[in-house]
Amino acid sequence: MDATPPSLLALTTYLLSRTGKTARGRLGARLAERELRLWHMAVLAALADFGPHVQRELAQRLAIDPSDVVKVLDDLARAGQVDRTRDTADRRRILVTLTPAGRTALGELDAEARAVQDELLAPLTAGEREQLHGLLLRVLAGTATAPTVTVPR
Amino acid sequence: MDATPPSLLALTTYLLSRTGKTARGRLGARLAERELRLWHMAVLAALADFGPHVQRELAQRLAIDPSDVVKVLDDLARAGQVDRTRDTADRRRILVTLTPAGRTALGELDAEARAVQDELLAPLTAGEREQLHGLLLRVLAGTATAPTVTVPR
DNA sequence: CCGATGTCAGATCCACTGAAATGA
DNA sequence: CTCATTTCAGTGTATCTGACATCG
Repeated sequence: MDATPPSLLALTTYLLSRTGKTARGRLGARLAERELRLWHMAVLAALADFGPHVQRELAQRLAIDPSDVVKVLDDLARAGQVDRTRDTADRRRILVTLTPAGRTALGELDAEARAVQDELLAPLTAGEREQLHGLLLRVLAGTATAPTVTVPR
Repeated sequence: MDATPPSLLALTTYLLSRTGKTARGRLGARLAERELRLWHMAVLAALADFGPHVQRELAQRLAIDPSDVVKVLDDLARAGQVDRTRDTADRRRILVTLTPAGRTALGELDAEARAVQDELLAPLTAGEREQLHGLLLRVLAGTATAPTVTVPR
């Protein structure tokens, strides 16, 4: 009585959407225990990988609205995981840098993410997980350039 | 400047979440042109695949809140895509059946979903798409039985 | 131009009502 | 037969989130 309709299971679109949702949900639940959300982790990751950013760059890189970056940074700054310092060259700009505490936190979040991943991908062998990862990477790479189907109105 | 942080791309969890979100978003945009949302399609699919349902069964099958089923059915009934008839044996229950118009509509929605799919999976060969589909199916099957990490409090 | 504040719409969730069935 | 309990559809609401719009 609780089986999913086969005509939905036949759609890869549906499977992506559905598994993505549970992935998001489970990781989100773990992060919530630390009073964080997914965007916090994304911002920390961007800073760790690419060094200090101006806020606008963060927004662009993560495809998130600039106004929402503000709130995320507010939280992270309050937790001492990022520093907001005026750029000495261009004093309009605010440089966001990762603190050591932030780097530590990111490491823990990453471990959480991997734990969720092991749980979620349990049905797959190691080789299959790599396969899946590679396929998804290519799909994601395609979305960047894909025609954005902007609907009129 | 708009490259995604590698430490996120290394997480299959992230890729799933991200690609799932765009899949959901694109299909949602198409359905919106028809004044429908994803749940409408899911309900139609359930009725097409399994025949008439009592509303409560629909809620259980689709893992959706019963009160939200009501709203979805209101829309579908107004569009003449489902019929609601009271069960003569148990007058509390309402049997929901798919109308021919509903079946036609579902076919069109399915075509939309496949169009989105072709667009999204464009980077992959036909064989790879099948691979991806199979892997996702198994992951999804695992989530049903997976330990629900219910957090205390 | 950039950062910040506030507002809006959509989705999910939860509590509640009234009708109808069930069982003591 | 009556009364309490349960189940169902439906309503309304609280909350949270992401997207936007406007201000400094």
